[in-house]
Amino acid sequence: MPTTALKLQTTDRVRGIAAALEEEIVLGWLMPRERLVEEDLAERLEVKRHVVREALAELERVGLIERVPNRGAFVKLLDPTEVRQIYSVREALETLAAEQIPMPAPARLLSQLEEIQGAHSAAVASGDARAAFRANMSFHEALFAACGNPHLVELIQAMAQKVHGARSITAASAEHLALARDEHLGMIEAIRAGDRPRLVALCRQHLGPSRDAYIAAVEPRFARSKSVGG
Amino acid sequence: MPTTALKLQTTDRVRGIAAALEEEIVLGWLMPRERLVEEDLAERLEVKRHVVREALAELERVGLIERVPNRGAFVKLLDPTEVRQIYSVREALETLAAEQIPMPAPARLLSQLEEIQGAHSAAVASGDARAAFRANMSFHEALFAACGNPHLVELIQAMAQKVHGARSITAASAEHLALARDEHLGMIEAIRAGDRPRLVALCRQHLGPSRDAYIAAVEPRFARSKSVGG
DNA sequence: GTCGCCATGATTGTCAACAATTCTGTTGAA
DNA sequence: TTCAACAGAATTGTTGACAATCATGGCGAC
Repeated sequence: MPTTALKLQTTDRVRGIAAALEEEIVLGWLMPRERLVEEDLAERLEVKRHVVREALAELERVGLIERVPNRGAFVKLLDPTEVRQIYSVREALETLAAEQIPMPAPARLLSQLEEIQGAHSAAVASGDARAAFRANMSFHEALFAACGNPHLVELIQAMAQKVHGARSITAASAEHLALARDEHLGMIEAIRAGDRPRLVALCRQHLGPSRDAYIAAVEPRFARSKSVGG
Repeated sequence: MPTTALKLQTTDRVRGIAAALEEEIVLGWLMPRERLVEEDLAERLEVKRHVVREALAELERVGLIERVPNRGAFVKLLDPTEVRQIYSVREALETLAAEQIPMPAPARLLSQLEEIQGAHSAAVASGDARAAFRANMSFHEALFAACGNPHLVELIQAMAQKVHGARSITAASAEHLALARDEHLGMIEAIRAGDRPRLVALCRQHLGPSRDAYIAAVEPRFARSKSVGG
């Protein structure tokens, strides 16, 4: 039996590797267009190549990377049009979910959100981007799970995942993290006050910054490449 | 070089196998709870086991089958609660898409839908369940693609896929197929007339029958198993 | 007669070697 | 100098064998 990690089931290991790669993409360690070489990843993540292979297949299905036959996998570079479309769908889905959250909300939900947000705020304060990312994910999952429809939640998460590749810009930015924290706190307050319109408005607002930051950063590059002929 | 089929890229082959299995599930050849043995499938579909493995992973992701480690894959049996939740999300998504279809619709769209519906009607008339299923898929894809947001379309298709396992009841029923045909024709008419409310209403209506048929067929079984203790 | 334990078989999970493909750098000629 | 062809390296795709795991059925103990 290994000392540090106990043996996981294969499916879980694949999920774990996929999640690890996803984090590296979100945090900007793996940049768009960067090539993902199976054997290198296998060595770095201390796992066999075929496990990496499966993880890459999963990330491809999710839409975070692209794979071309016999040429390998690349972190997908999202073009602004795509990002806009995805965010438009996210807005619809998250609004839909927010409108179904029971009001007044059960005390259980509030305390759960507060606990998660405590972790998030701490991560933001200490500048731990990875911890902030994870806490952020937990927050949204817990929030939307309250809508009562797990399949809707799944969709929301899937769409969020799709633009993870576009989040490296904001994921490590102190200002954006602080803004996200404040908006989370606002959502908790809105739920506590039973103010659904405010909650919905906050959810919608919450999506804007990372979308706009990415588009602002990438749009000119795309506009140029399009006119030049890429 | 093989005589019948030329060599495909691996990714396409996986997709093909997954699609084939999906059809078999929809058409009721593979029943819920039925076990899917990798080696058997590999032999039957004339591919190597590891291709089947990837296809199963894809179907698991989509939600059509379940896999438990070291025990294999099973066709997922959807419980009525789940089906209701999925259909509720489908209704929201398809309504959203239908509301974004440009009106008046381009002539291109109408002729495309009419062509597809021609194939669908023919399949219904001749009782070819498989062809009807395929034409039905095409129809909805073409219809919702007109909303202009490919990511929304993808979501709609994903949710439709999730309940494919619940469709074997209606997929081969002459009455249901005829009803679907008539509703499709109604949608085309609504689009031609530029009558958006009618189109939206028809889309919503269109979801009902297969959901209700499945729930009616399965609900008592679940109610019993729940009270007995499953 | 029933319960629990172990041997056996069926199936999934893991692996490393091999084959096929694409990329890179070099050479030689126009 | 530029271009094309070629050889070699790097990387992905494929395969069959092997190991680990779980269900099944028989055997003995109580």
